[in-house]
Amino acid sequence: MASPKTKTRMLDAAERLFAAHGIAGTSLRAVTGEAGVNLAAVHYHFGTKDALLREVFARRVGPVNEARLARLDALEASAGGRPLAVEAIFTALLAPVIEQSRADAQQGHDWRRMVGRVYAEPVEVVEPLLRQHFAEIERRFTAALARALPDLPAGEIAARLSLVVGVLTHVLAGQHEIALRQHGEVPSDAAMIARVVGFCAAGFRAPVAAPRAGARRVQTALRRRA
Amino acid sequence: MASPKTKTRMLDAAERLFAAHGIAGTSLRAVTGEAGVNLAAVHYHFGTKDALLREVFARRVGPVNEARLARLDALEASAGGRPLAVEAIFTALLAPVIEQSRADAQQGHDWRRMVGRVYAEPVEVVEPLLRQHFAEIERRFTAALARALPDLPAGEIAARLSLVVGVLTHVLAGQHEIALRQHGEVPSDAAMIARVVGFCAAGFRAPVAAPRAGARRVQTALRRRA
DNA sequence: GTCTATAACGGGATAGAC
DNA sequence: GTCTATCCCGTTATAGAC
Repeated sequence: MASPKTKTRMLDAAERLFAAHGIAGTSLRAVTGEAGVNLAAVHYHFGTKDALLREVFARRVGPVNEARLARLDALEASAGGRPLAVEAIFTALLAPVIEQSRADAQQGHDWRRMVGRVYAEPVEVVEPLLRQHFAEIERRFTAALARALPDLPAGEIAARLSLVVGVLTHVLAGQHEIALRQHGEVPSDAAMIARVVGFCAAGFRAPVAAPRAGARRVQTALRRRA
Repeated sequence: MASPKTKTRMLDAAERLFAAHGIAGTSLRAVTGEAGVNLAAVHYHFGTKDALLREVFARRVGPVNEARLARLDALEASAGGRPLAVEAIFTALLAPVIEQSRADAQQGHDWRRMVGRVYAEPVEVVEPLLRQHFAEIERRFTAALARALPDLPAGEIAARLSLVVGVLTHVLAGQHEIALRQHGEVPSDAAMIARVVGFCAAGFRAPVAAPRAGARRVQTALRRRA
């Protein structure tokens, strides 16, 4: 256990380097160098760089998504068919990833930025990963939110959930913590979860916005200028 | 004007390729190839790849940020010292970038994803860009929000503004539109701005959240398991 | 200001010994 | 399962002709 297996060491190294320098910015030589293994080992264990990325991603996201669904299951079971509170739904969505990533980070496995960064990769890289891991999550949480907010149109729920994903990837990418540290704050897990949940729940409860009348004029003016 | 200058063509090509494949994933060969110019031209006009990125970024973000500040100036001038509405502040922050990027996108210049992607680049690349372009924006809009929401602690304003940045970069990166299109929706500029502004304003008005009592137990259990 | 040619190096991937 | 050695190509950057 003091010296993990070759494959694990490569996953750890790739996770760290992907987070720090991006996927394209990380060479397999850097991965094997950091893991202290030979360059050829990565091809033996994973085949290609892309397959390595898929394993790095699935190792962390898989368990987190199981925890999310288990938490939502438990909430719905104890609610006995009644709609859930929006805050409870978002806590089930956000808390597992933040708690688990923080716990792993304390052991040197900082995979939050890796996950956050994957969302910024080219679509051909991201889409297979997201389709595989998040289809069920999106389906279940959209349904729960629809029951919790019956007055919100289905399209609006999907649209706002996408904004929540934006908040979460930003937090995962570490940008939120950077901003906090610039103001001398280092929040606890619980405080950060509470803030993000409160922000997103309030955002979801906002009335459906109608475009302002003035917006069209501005847009037209811009089009003319360009 | 039918065939722009070499330098402009390279900026256009780099903008498109950075958006599609990321910074590290875009080679100077690809840029000059797409621009139809010689490989050496990029070094003549920009010197290094990093300088090219800085020019690509500044060309779009500079004017947008000027428009944001001008819009905030106009709001504050007409308010005569009284606090602004939160929605008006966020509209001044969000509308210029969405409107201007959409107008440019209709002419084939799709730089939204380029800007959104820059936020996911390694810190040593991003931080100089953000420091140069967003210090004034953050200062001015934080001050306006603090006057609009006098009961919100200063740290909370900074923290929530960082979440708004997360929403905006997600929208700019194009993820929000992808999610919408999966549900058959293609919103207008004005509708998207109204939705994002409404979401963020409601999130900002949320009561300051206190961590739930149960959160500590969960965190401790996770730490034990790991 | 734009070109060709090339330097100097790093990239992913693979073959085959051990 | 891990190693060495190597292939072949792409990378940024530069030198110097035009």
